[in-house]
Amino acid sequence: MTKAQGAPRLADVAVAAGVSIATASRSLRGLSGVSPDVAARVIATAESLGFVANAQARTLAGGQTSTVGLVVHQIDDPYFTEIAAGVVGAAEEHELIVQISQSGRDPEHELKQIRTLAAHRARGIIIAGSGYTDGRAEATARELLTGFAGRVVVIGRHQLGVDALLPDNVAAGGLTASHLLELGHRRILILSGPDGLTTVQDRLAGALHALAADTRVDVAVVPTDFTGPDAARQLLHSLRERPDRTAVLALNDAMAMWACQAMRSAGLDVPGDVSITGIGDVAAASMIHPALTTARFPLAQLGHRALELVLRPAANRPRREPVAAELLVRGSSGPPRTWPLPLS
Amino acid sequence: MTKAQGAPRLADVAVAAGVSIATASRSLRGLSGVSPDVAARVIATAESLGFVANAQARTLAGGQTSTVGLVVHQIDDPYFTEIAAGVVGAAEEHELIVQISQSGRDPEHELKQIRTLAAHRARGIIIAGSGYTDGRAEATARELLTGFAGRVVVIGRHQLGVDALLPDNVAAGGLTASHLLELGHRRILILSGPDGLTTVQDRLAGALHALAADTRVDVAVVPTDFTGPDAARQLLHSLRERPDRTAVLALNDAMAMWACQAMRSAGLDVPGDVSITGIGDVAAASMIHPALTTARFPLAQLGHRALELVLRPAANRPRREPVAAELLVRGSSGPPRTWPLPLS
DNA sequence: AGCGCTTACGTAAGCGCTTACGTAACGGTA
DNA sequence: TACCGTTACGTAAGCGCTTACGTAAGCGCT
Repeated sequence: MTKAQGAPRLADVAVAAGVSIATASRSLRGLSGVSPDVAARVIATAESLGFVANAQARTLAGGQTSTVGLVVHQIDDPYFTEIAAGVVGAAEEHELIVQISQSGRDPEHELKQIRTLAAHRARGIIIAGSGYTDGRAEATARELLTGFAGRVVVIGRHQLGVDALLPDNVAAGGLTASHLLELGHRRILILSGPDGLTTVQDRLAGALHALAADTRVDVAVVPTDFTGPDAARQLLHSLRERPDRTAVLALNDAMAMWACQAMRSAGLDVPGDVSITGIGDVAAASMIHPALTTARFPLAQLGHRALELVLRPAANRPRREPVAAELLVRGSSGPPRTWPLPLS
Repeated sequence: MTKAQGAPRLADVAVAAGVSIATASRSLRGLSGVSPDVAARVIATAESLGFVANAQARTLAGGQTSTVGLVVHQIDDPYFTEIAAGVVGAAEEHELIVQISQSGRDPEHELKQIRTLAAHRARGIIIAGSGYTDGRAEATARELLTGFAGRVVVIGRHQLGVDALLPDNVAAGGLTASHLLELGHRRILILSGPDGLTTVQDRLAGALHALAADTRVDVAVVPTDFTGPDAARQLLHSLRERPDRTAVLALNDAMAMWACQAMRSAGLDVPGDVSITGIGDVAAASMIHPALTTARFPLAQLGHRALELVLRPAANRPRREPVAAELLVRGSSGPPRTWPLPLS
């Protein structure tokens, strides 16, 4: 034993197999230039010693990293969970391992996460959260990323000058809005989010634009923090002030689902008393009752594509791949009620 | 410029600040033995150069790794998502980054993931999936882990001889079973899972033991792959053969929720026609309608505790921290129906 | 002034790998 | 046989950090 304890090193394997560490390295990685029997011997020795190559050293010495970073706003938000599942699944196919971090929708915090990921010299970084309308944070991030050797892919509208998967948030907002319009709704409440997020901005713009098609439409935009609990709170509060609303257009599924739940607790029927729509189509959206009408994005596939994109060499110009939204009409939306809201 | 391109290195910072790399290193890490003004100068230079320390090199040189590995069965399973959220959240507090990988409930695959995590010299590894009853895989894993320098924590009953958080799965199964019994159900269908998983074994044992309290009870155990879609399929199929069932005890929430959904699609009422219970209390469980009666485990907190545990130095003997289950009676369970199942 | 102690640095030896380069042995060709 | 191209290795120079150790300067004390 060269070393009393600690994991066996390549040198230990080399000594045990009676070869140089160069030959050992080549054998273990299946490179040419080693006779088959020597290679086999080295591999057998390594196995018997329980040797596991130190990925850090390997990377430092010149190899590529085998990790990719993923930045999401919040992993327990099903929207990101499903994207993450797609990323991790695809990563597995490439023997890569995914490092996940949360930005908490805070540009500063996101910067810190990106910096950490960069410090780990990830092969690539996937930023799945929404972009920020605040140009300053994006500029800093952009600068940070230029010094980053790996590839970067964003999902959503960012100002980072990198490859992007662009969910058509404008269309998604438009689709649900038009749907409510067609059902006959005219007094609509929109559960929005922080206007610092491009996702919010785009979905809202799409919805408002679609609603502008009818001059009789009366829209109330209620800002929230983009999470379900806050949305439910805001909704109840807002409905008391404006009980004439017949439909709630939530800019994401989490808010829509909590809204359904809140309506039920308040003794209201969905869609009898109020129609509710979401955006995203997370898995749970079809499990609740009534099933949620929503504008679907193929979330897992989005993650999958992002990973593939991050592995592809950079193009001359940043790639921009649009991702279409698809309206799924389910149980949570129906014609507007003709009676006053029976709110206590 | 020492180097035409590539990220600036510590040496670059040192030169630019006019100090040795030792001083630079000490300054950047806030160690003592550096005069305040020199330290400040180094930090400023580093910032202006956009220097981000190479985590790989840092680790290799002697520092600790700043990553912990997390192995789950499937990240888009909300049970694991919530645990993962807990882990990631806690990790953030310690400036750690989490590497996630999926085992897909396959012992072999899990071994591979553990090996990879070990190769990355993670500070610690958290294994959140269920243990396997197959002793062979556990033995291999055990061996693998002994050669691992970091700490290991498992959530669930494993044979790995490491610190463990032990959700009381037996009690969880018992709680839901007793609940159904108290409601008056006697003909119960259990949606089980692969019996290779200790979690399944324990929950099932708990349920059966509780049900054995009443001799009139007639139990049908239906094996599934422990996922919702399969459970829904098996349930419908099974109900046709045994339409006398009045309650469905699912060994996890995902199956329970899909079961609710399946019942509704089949035109059945929950809990009017059939009562359904789950185990876990994932977030969505309270969002569906009727809200799911389930045995709760504090999932996010579980993840949080696991992370804290992995950071604590090893004890002489493996720690075993029990985690209690708590029955949450909600809308999905009620008294048994008195009419025949109106199944087409 | 001389002693020892502390403080603030610099020097250099690794950490465990990869890989460019060097070299010896071998086979085939002229 | 002399020469050259392969093949199969070994040697050693890093990769970008951390840190043990060495050293010079500054301080208070006798």
